[in-house]
Amino acid sequence: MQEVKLSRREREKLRHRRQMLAAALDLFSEKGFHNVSMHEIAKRAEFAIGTLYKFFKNKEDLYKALVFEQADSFHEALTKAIEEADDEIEKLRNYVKAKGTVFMDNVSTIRLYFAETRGASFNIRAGLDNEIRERYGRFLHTTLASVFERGIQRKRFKKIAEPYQLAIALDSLCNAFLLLWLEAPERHPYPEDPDVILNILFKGLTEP
Amino acid sequence: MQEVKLSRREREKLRHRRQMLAAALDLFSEKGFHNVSMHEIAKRAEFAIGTLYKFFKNKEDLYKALVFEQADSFHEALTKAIEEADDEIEKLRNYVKAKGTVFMDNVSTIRLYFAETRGASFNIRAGLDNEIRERYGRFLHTTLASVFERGIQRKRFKKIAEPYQLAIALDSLCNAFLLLWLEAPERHPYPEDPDVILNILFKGLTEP
Amino acid sequence: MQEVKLSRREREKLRHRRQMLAAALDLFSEKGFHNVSMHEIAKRAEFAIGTLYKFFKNKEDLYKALVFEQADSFHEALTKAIEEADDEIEKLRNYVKAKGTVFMDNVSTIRLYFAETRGASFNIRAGLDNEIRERYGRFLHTTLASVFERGIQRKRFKKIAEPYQLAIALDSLCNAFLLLWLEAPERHPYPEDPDVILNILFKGLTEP
Amino acid sequence: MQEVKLSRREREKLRHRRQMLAAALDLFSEKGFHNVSMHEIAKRAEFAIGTLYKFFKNKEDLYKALVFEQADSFHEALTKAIEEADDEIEKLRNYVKAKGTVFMDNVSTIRLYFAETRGASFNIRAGLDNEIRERYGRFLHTTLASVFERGIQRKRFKKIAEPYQLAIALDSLCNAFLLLWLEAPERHPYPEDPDVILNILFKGLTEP
DNA sequence: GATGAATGAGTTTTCATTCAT
DNA sequence: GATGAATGAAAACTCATTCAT
Repeated sequence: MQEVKLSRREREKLRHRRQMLAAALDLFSEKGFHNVSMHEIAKRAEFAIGTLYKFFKNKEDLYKALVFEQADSFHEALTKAIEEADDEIEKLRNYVKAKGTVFMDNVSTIRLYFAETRGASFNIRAGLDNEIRERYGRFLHTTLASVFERGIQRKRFKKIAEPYQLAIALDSLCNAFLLLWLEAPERHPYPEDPDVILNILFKGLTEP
Repeated sequence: MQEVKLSRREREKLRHRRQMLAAALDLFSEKGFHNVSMHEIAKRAEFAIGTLYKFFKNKEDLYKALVFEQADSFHEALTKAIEEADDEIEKLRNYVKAKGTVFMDNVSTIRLYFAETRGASFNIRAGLDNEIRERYGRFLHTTLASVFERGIQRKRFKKIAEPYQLAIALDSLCNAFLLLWLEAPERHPYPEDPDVILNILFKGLTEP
Repeated sequence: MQEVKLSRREREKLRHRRQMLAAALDLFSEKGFHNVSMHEIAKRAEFAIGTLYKFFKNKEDLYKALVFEQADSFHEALTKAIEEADDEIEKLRNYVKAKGTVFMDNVSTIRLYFAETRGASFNIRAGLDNEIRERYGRFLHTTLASVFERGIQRKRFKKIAEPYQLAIALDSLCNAFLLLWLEAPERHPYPEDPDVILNILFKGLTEP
Repeated sequence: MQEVKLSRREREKLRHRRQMLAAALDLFSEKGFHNVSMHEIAKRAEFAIGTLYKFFKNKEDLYKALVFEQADSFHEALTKAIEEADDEIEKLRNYVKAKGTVFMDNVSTIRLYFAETRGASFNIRAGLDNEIRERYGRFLHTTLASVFERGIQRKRFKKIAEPYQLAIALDSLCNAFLLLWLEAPERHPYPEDPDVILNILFKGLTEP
């Protein structure tokens, strides 16, 4: 964002930080937060343990940095996807596609959310650190829900449920498809055509 | 299941086992698997640590016993709900209701799936120990999906997606609502009327 | 004190505790609190590190147990010495003798107070954990000072200073002699005859 | 001492050195040698860690520089106090006063000797790094003890103990009063009139 | 001379697990 | 079967010190 000139020292520092985060992401997503030691991360990043602690004051801190940075970039991508179209239906299509892209391009991050779980979680929104969860909740509540809201106002959509509920529904639908893909990518490819997913919402199952 | 006569000894043993599992469930759901020590569980259950190890050969084992027993009972309840009705729509209504009941009556268990998570999980099906997950997958694939399949055959449902996809969709919809409830029970009550959820599938958002 | 019957288990436990404290005392007095690791203590006591932590919840705790137990026994010995005589002068003689005995019999403990010091300390009363110091302060203030007070009332002593000041003075006099002894036991033996020390107080330096 | 002309460079260097020592003194006296890190000292002195190491080759070295410089100045002040008077009694009075001044004006330094102590120390002379202690021992043995010796020779003092013992006695008496002051300055002010302390030596407690 | 990033040995502490009684 | 003392590997974290710039 800021177009600041950084000294070589500072640029190097930033690079090192990124290397550490990358190593941590790898390991966390592979084995889960509790099953990775700081020594392991340091080793994988090819730094001494003390250096790791110079960058992140403790393990928690490192984890948070990781999650927040990833969450920010996801958030941005999804918001942009919605904003890039005018038409409500097009916005939703963009959203479904962007969600797939972001998810599939960042499997490590995604796995990071799972790996630790001993047992399941129920939905993308559960289990996240509260702040992240809330942030995502607000995103659904505002950005995504308002697409449905405007669509209903403009009579493009029938009001079969509250806008927020529709947002939640669409999101969890995408997640469901993505998890199928995660388990068996070839057997359950994430649909190229967003309408495969959207039609579940758009078309009525039961009647005209 | 088996209506075997148990000796007093055996009945006591079973009671002790249950006490230990109950203590473990409490603690795990409160703090997550990794943040609970075997000593803690033993203490809460009012047994010596050695006794705990007489019943469960290690922590993993204890955890699995817990999860499998809970999963079995959930599974049974959901299957029964579907089997109890004849009509497909009624089956789905029963499913939505049963899912709510089971979830809300077993918050500890539910939380057990989350508590550990450092980071999110995306869906009830992810993050579960593989076996549990697979089992639940098979359940969706067979029991629930076949409701949709038969409905489509009998022209009660339009084929807006594959039966399995519809099963996944309905399930993730329920989960989404349940997670809202978990976060803020009064603000987001799980709908008494299952049609609030089902209509999102049943009615078309866009057209006749 | 308590004449409780202890089970063999309990007796063993107590013995182990004493062994650990003894090892710790040795090491602390040799090298100072900060220069001794818990592993070292465990090793010297021939227990595993975990066992050490079962007995003392952390290093601080271990140190305190050590200091308090030693302080208690010192305190008791000094009090008893004073109470054992009737005559004020005899009480003081007993005190000077007991102080020497206790000090010389517990050089480790004494050194424990020094070893850590990087730099000096000024007096037996300084540097002690506050509670210990206060306790010793009260002892001087009450038990020892009251010997002087009664002596003055009964005209055995001239009131050349406040009783408390005299108590402090006598105590620091003993300490001074004991430290000389500690440095070079043969060159500066602690006087057998307590009057060598007491006379510095008793007899006037300057005039009749 | 040496009245050498120093270049600006050298003067600056000396000033930096003093700043570092001052920061270290502050911190050590506050928290004790072992609880202060070199980074902390560098930060407080507003220098980089590397610069600190340019001045002092290690932590020990820094500590010693600190202690020796302080000790020298104390030593000098006390010696001067004694030399400034002719009369033996006056010399002792000066000593008692100077000791109080030096102590009370340099509480940080004093505390430096205590702060680290886990446990007590018995006397100003114990616990000091050996060299310092010896130096102070020599001072008591020569400078202060010789005042008593001459006093005895010149029949101003009765020989109630060896000169060295008297020196030790007076010193430890002063220390005792100073420690009372350190604990509770208002409750136990260090006597303005040195005779309050000296009389404990001068006047006989028991008889003419 | 000044800087501060990097190092890694060493410290405290936890906890799953074993086993003699 | 029940007990709980003992174990020790392994984790998180600190800090004195070095050295390239």
